[in-house]
Amino acid sequence: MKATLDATFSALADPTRRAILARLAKGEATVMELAGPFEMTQSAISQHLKVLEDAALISQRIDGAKRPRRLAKAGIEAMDQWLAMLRKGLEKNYERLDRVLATLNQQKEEPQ
Amino acid sequence: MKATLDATFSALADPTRRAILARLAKGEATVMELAGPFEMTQSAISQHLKVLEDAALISQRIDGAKRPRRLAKAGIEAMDQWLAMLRKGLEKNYERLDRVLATLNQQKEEPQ
DNA sequence: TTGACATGTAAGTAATATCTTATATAAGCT
DNA sequence: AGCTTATATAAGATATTACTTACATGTCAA
Repeated sequence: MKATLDATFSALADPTRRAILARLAKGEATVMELAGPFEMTQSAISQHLKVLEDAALISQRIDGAKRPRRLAKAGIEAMDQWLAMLRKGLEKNYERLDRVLATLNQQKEEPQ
Repeated sequence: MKATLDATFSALADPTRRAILARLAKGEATVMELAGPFEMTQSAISQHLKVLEDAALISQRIDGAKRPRRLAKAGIEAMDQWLAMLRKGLEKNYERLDRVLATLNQQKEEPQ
């Protein structure tokens, strides 16, 4: 139940799983529908879906024998929150770089 | 040189590497400074840094014998761009859900 | 120049991830 | 009930990852 950042990021590290999510971004889909575009077995897709669910990136509902999947908020939000910290660090570092460049330019404009 | 989404997301899947990035969000740091908080060897940290650099999440500059690392924009931007697609899908799905709920409520208000 | 620091790389190992095939379960159809 | 569809799960093969130790390289300072 407790999806970790480890689980969430490593779920996204696989191209098959990202393709599945891209498909689900267009709307919910069953396992067979999700498996369609791939050359691997339904078993493999089911295993990928388990990884995505453990990462809180998708959820399922029950519709007879079908288990349509859809995107889930929790995983995406957890990542976004963590990434916000990185973006902030990036900006801060670029501000510092800007100050350094400003200083260098000033030195150029006042040669010797 | 071409950092892939695979590389970027799987770089973030490791808690040591996320801790390194969190440290770098505060400003650049050398390998030894980055290794400090961890119980693993400097060798392991160097290997983690290589993974982060291949993922375009950090870059280095040369300062004598030191190679201070800092956050890099490319990797973060690549992820953000991909995640934007997911977020959009999520919103769309929630709008649909809202419509469904609205319909259900209407049915409740007009029973039988 | 010699030794201590800062870092990178190679080789090996143990754990984990991603598949496959085979099988189980449950729902839906006739 | 029996067959088909939709899905999950177990077991096993193989590839990849995250470490370790050992060593190589380059820089600095006495």
